[in-house]
Amino acid sequence: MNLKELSDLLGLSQTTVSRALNGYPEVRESTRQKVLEAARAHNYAPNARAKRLATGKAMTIGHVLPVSKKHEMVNPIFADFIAGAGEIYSDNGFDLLLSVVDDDSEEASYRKLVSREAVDGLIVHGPKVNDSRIALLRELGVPFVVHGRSTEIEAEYSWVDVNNARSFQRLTEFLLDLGHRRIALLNGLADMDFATRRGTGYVAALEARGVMADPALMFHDEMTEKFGFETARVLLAGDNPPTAFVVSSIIPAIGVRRAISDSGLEMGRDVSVVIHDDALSYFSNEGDEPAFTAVRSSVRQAGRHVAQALINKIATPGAQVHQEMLEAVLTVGRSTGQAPALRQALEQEK
Amino acid sequence: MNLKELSDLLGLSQTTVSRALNGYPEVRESTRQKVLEAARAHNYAPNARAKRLATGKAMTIGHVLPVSKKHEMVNPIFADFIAGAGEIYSDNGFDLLLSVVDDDSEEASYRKLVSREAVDGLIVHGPKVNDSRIALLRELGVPFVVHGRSTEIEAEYSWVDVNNARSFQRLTEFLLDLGHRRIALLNGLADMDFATRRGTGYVAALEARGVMADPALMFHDEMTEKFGFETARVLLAGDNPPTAFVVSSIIPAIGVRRAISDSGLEMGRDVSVVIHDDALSYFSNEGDEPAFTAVRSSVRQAGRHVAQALINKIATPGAQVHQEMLEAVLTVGRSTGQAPALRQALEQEK
DNA sequence: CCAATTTACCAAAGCGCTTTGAAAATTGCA
DNA sequence: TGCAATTTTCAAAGCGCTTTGGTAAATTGG
Repeated sequence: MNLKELSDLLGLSQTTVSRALNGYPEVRESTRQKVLEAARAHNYAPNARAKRLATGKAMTIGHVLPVSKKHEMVNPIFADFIAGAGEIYSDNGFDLLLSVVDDDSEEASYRKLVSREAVDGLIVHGPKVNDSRIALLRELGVPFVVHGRSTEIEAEYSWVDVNNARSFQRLTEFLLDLGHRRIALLNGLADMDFATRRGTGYVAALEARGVMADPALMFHDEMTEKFGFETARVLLAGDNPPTAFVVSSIIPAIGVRRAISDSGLEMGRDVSVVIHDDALSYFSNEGDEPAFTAVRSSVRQAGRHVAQALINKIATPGAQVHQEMLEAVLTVGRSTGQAPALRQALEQEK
Repeated sequence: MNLKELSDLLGLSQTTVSRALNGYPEVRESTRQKVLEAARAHNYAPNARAKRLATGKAMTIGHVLPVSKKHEMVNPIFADFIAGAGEIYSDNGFDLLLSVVDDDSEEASYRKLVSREAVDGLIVHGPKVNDSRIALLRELGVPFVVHGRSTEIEAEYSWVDVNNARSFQRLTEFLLDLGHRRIALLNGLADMDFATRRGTGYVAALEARGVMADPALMFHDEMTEKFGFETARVLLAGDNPPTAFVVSSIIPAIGVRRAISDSGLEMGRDVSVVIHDDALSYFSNEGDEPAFTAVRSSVRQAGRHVAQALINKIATPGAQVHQEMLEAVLTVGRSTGQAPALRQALEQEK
C-alpha cells in the first residue's frame, strides 16, 4: 500500500492525504479522521525511503562502533549507552544507524556516512586525548555530540561527560581518609581521554595529602575482568603490596575481588576497593549494602542526555554548543575499610 | 556534490557516471577511471536516500532491542552479538538499523519497520517459547532469521542456534561424573526458549543417572550477578546445600563465586561450578586454566552466522530456510572438582 | 445579495538516484 | 570506402513521497 493507492481509495489527492497524515491544518477535521482511519485499516505507513528523499532529512542518527579484529573487545558499556540513546530516538521518530567498523577505518566510516547523507547527526563514543574525529566532524559540518571530552582540543564542540577527575579524586580521598597510603590505580587504556582525567584526579588527591604517586601502582589497560585479576594478583603477591585499589569499572574490579580472595585475603578488611560504577544493568551495585564503594553515574542516563542534545542540535542548527557535566554520586559499600595498619594501631590502643 | 554536478563536471551524462560507479560493463574503461577518480577527488558518494528510493532496496537490516522501563535490563550478550553481525553487514554494504523499544510495543515496532519499508530483513533476538514474532514476520512476508529457536512453533523458519539441550546435558554429566548429586541449576527467565532447552538437558542428564531433579534446586531469573549471588548464598546457608551449580552465563556465575567465597568455601574444591560461556569479550574465560569449567560458544560468532544467513536469504528470496546448529565446546577450568563426599571417601581409602 | 476572504482540496514539480529505450560514435569486414 | 554490427553515451521516465502554486467551494461582511 502506497500513498497513491490510499488516496485513490479515498477519492482524495495525494496532497490531501499526505497533509492529513502529517498534521497540517489545511485539511478538514472530518477528512483527516477518514484518512487516519483508512491508513490504520490498511496498515499504511509512508515509505521511509521516499519520505527521506522528499524531505531531505534522514531522520537517522549514526553511531560508529569500532571493533578491533585483533583483540575482539567490545566496549561493555556500549549496550547500556545505546539503550538510553535509543529510547530518546524512538520517542522522537529517529532511527539509529549503527556502523560496526574495523578500528583503523573509523574515520573513513564517518566520512562515508556524511557524504552518503545517511544520517542527520552523529555520536562520538570513547574520545581519545586530542581525538581527530572532532576536527573531522566539524570540517564535515555535520551535527555531532561527544560522549566524553577530548583534552587538548580547544575548539568548541558539544559534549556530555561525567566529571571523571572529581570522581576519582573523591574515591582516592575516601581511601586516604581511611588511612590507606599505598593505593593502586587500575585505569583504562592510556590514550583514552577519560583515563587521563581519572589519573589526574587520583594524583591530585594523593598529592594534596603529601603522598607521592607511585608509577609502579598505576596501570592502564582494557577494562576486562582479566586485567583486574592479573594485576591485583601480582601486586598482592609482591613486596609491599597496596592496601587499596581504585578501579575504573566494575568489571576489572570483579577480577580484583577474585585475586583478593584467591590470596586468602578479605575485601573490605585486608584490602579496600573503590570503583567507578557505570550502573550496568546486569551488574547492579545498588541496594542497602552495595558490594563496592563507588562513584556511580548511569551510562544509560548519559545516553539519554547525549541523544537529546543531538536531536536539539539538529532541530536548531544555529544554537549554542551543548556542554553538560554529570556528577557521579559516591556511595559506600562493603568493599572498603580502614587501612590494616591504622586498624591495628587503633586496636592496640584499646 | 551530487550526481548531476559530478557529471556536468565531467561532461558526461548522469547515466554514464552512475554506470561507471556501479561497475556496469557498458562504459569504456578509460571513462570509468576518470569517473572514479573525480568521485574520489570530490569525495562523492551517491546519496543513500535517493539510491534507496530508486533501487527499491533499503540495504538495511533491522534489529529490535526491547528494553523494559521497569527493570532497566539490557541483555549483556547483545553488544557482542551485534558486533559480529555488524562486521558482516559492513562487508556487504548493509546498514544496521537498531530500534530500541519498550518491550510491550515490540510487535508494533516490527510492523512499522516493515510497512515503512525501512529494512530489507530482520533479526529476531531472544525468542520465547511459542514466540509470536515468528508468525508475525511470516505473515508480513519479510525475510528474517532467528537467533535461537522457538519450541511449539511447527512452521518452518530460519534460525541459528547453539545446542542448548546438549550443552547443559554435558555440563551436568560432567558434574555427575565427579560424584556430585545435589546440583543446582541457575537458569534464564522461564519463558525464554533457550532456558527451557537448557532445563531439559539438565533434567535429562540427571534422570539418565537415576537422580531425581529437585525443583528446590532449579531457579529462573534474569541473568545478573545479583541473581547468582543471592541464590547461591541462600542455598549454601541452607540445609543440605548443593555441592555444584550449573549456571547459564558467566555473569551470574560471578555472583555464585562471590557467594561461595563469602561462605568461607572454595570454588573448585568445596563447591563446583560449571557455566555456559558466551565468550563475552570483557569476561575472557580462556587461556591455560580458565576460571570456569564451561561449554563455550561465541555469541559474536553467532552474530556473524545469523547476519550472513539473512543476507543470503535477501539475495535469493526463494531459497530453503537456513537452520544451523552450533555446538558448544566443553573446556575444563578451575571451578570444578570431585564432590566432597567422594573426595573424602577416596582419601580415607589411602 | 454579491464581492472579498477563507477554507478545502488538487495537479504538477522536485528530491537524487537507477534504468529503459534510443541515438551517436566506433569498429569490423567486404 | 561503405555499411552493418557493436560499443559507448545520452535523454527521459520513474521510484513514493512532500511541497509549491494554484483553483473551486464555502463562508463572511457590508
